[in-house]
Amino acid sequence: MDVSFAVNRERPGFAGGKYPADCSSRIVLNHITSRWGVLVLLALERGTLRWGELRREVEGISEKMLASTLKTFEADGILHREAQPTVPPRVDYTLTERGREVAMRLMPLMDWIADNADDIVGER
Amino acid sequence: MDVSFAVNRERPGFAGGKYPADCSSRIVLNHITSRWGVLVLLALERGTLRWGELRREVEGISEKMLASTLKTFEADGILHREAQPTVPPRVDYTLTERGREVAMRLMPLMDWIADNADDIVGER
DNA sequence: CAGAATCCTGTGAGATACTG
DNA sequence: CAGTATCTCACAGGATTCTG
Repeated sequence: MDVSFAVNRERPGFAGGKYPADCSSRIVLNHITSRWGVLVLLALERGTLRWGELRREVEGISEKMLASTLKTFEADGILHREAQPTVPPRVDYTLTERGREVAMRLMPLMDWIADNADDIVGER
Repeated sequence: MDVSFAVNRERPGFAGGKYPADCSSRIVLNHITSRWGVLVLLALERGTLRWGELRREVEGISEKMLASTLKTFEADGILHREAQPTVPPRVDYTLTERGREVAMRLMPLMDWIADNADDIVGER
């Protein structure tokens, strides 16, 4: 595990360590860290998925929240929605380049959580 | 092995790409991505802070939510609380090693958000 | 199949006041 | 200074029904 780069690093992001209440960063952060945001992102990171596949993949999500999460990410340019005009309809969701950038930065965190969650919760 | 659904499941995290609804990973994920979790973690990543400093640093957080967020992280072993028995009281909050591991994995994401948030929100 | 429209609820979260 | 203790409520989120 590489620790070297994080120590005493001058952080330019977030205006040098401040977190203004009404900045666009907070908005985007809230989109990504919304209840289902991370899970949807991670599911799509492995490739295109249809609506129904997403519902099954992101266990527990309601249709309403799936729709809402997908819409937010589409508006943010994080994922691309492609509807085929067939009957029955088929809709594919794919991460955009921007979405892949986010997902990529999410994965080290998710892997760490997967590795440590049992310890953390179990301790209690 | 089930070939039909085993497309390219090689991600080790999250038990091979599934996200069980009631797993400890979800719990820890929710703690970290709670409304104020990321911001508190990031504030403490630069070093120990006192209660009052945290309140000012994490702009907009209420006392109730600060207390609640800190308690959750302390119970998770993500931060350490040290109270001096002085008058007036002084309490320091510091990330544990575990907390530093989380914060470290959060920073690439936060830096990306800081760099791209204006584009994302502005587009709309 | 992929949603939209409704209705409803729990609780995350804010405001205020108080205290060791 | 560093917190509790209440009160309150908006809204995120769920359940159900309907449809092109």
